[in-house]
Amino acid sequence: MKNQIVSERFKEMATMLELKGENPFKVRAYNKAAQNIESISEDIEKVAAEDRLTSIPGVGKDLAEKIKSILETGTFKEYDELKAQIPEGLLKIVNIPGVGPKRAALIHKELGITSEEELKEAAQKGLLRNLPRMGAKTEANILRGIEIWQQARARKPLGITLPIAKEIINNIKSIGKVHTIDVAGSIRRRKETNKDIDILASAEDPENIMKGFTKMPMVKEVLLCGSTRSSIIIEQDLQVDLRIVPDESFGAALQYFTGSKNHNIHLRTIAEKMGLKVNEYGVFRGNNRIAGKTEEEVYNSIGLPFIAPELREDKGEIEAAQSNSLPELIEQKDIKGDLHMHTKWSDGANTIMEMAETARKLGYSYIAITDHSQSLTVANGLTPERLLEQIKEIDKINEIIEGITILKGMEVDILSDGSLDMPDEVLQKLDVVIAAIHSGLKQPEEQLNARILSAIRHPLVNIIAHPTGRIIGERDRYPVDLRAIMQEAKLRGVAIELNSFPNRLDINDEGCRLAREIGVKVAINTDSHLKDQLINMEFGVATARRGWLRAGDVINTMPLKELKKFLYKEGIQ
DNA sequence: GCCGTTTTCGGCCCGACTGTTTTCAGTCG
Repeated sequence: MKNQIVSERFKEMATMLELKGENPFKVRAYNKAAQNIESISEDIEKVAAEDRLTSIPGVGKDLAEKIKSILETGTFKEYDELKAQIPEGLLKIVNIPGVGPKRAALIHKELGITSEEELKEAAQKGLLRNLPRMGAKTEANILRGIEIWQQARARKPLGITLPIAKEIINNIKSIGKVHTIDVAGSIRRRKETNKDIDILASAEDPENIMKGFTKMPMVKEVLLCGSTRSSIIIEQDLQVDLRIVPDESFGAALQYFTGSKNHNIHLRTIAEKMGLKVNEYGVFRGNNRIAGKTEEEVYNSIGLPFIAPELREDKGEIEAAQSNSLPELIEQKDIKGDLHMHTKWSDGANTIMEMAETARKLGYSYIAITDHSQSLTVANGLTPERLLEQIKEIDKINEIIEGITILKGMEVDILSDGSLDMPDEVLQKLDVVIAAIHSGLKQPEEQLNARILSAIRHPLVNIIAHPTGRIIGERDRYPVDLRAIMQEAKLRGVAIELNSFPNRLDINDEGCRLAREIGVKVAINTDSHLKDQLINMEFGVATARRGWLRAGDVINTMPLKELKKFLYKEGIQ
């Protein structure tokens, strides 16, 4: 997959054009294309080979040619030309908070600075304050910007940011009378990683709330503090923005600050054609506010139904809203069980009983116990003999436990030759067989594909676990052909897992859209190793929603009876 | 550089905050 490489080139191109003071819309064109190329689930080389590059939104004739050039040579002419003119270090300093293209260019021109280190040194020596329209404060801000940038280079997973956001909202509520408060930004859209935390509120006494907000115990630094907007850095090195707006504008502001940027641009373009203006205070016809108190109002006022935040990426949701064909998205309450979890029998921390009781409290009617198989020695994987013992124990627990059914399962390894790490006659005694790759991750694409495909064709396999193997911020996905895997899985009555572990989310949102397109069923599982991780289902459901999935696309929304029909492959040859 | 229910040219979202300035440029989201 060279999607990332193409995307990087275009992003860098955009930055260089910005530094040259080029047409900002050209800059945006490159950035938008980069973003879309990064997020499509298909291999860009395949799209190029099939001459479908211009079907990617934001890619026209010109960029299509440039993509081909990147795929063949790793670069393209205009990129090389600009690259030759612009010092490498300049590209780095332009990303530092407080330094934009104008200042980067000025700093470079006047002081000859070409790197982050040189900039830091110059700021420490007080050389920046003498430049036009810059002073001691700007200089200090840039110095601070370098620090922030070094710390926060990595986006943080939703599994970290969402709980913090919830905690901060509770804190703010305790400061004074808050009318309405909600998280906005990429967290509200449930994007898998977030750069910062955006919170929006309306309140009795905004000044007081703002003051309290900047004085919370977790605050490490106050970046700015106004009556409508404040920004802080918290202990976890995350930036948190709080905005306070009037009640009558809350919906408009929530819509605006939830984004995404591309979704909002598209929305405003539609509004403009209707003679309306949309900003964070409302929807206006001339000076008349015609909507703004709720998000529903805002969408309705421009002729659209409410669009769920998870869909707001300008990837077809606005068109779907216009034609009244938005999907009825899956919700947490649709989930009837969790089909992937571990216990003390392998590398989990809790007993079968503890897992079952926690799941029952979550309102589930079934779970599957799916410990590892023997080849995964590091995880204390089960031999056939131990699995048979575990089966007996589950039978016993099922007899005494009430209100929940425990399905017998295993997360069985797909070995290097594509065979399963457990004899068929033992697997046959199980209700759920999950097949997964945990070894030989460095094998070439063809071999990995072949292993997974052969597991899918095994008549006893029900689910393929974490199909791409990526771990956010640690390990790239392995180069498997997700489309081919899904097509085969659909044919064989096998489900594809959406692993809800916050640093996995595998398949991801784009994978979900592909699954929906192909029509393969998805299993949203937590892969819990502790009973406390069962609540991670929230992240899987959120990702499924971002991937346009409905309850009917997901097997663990089925009642047990129906699920069993799926697991026993009734009607599949 | 893209794009089209104002279509092949001329648009492309818009306001807050800061720091510098004496009316606004730069950055950010």
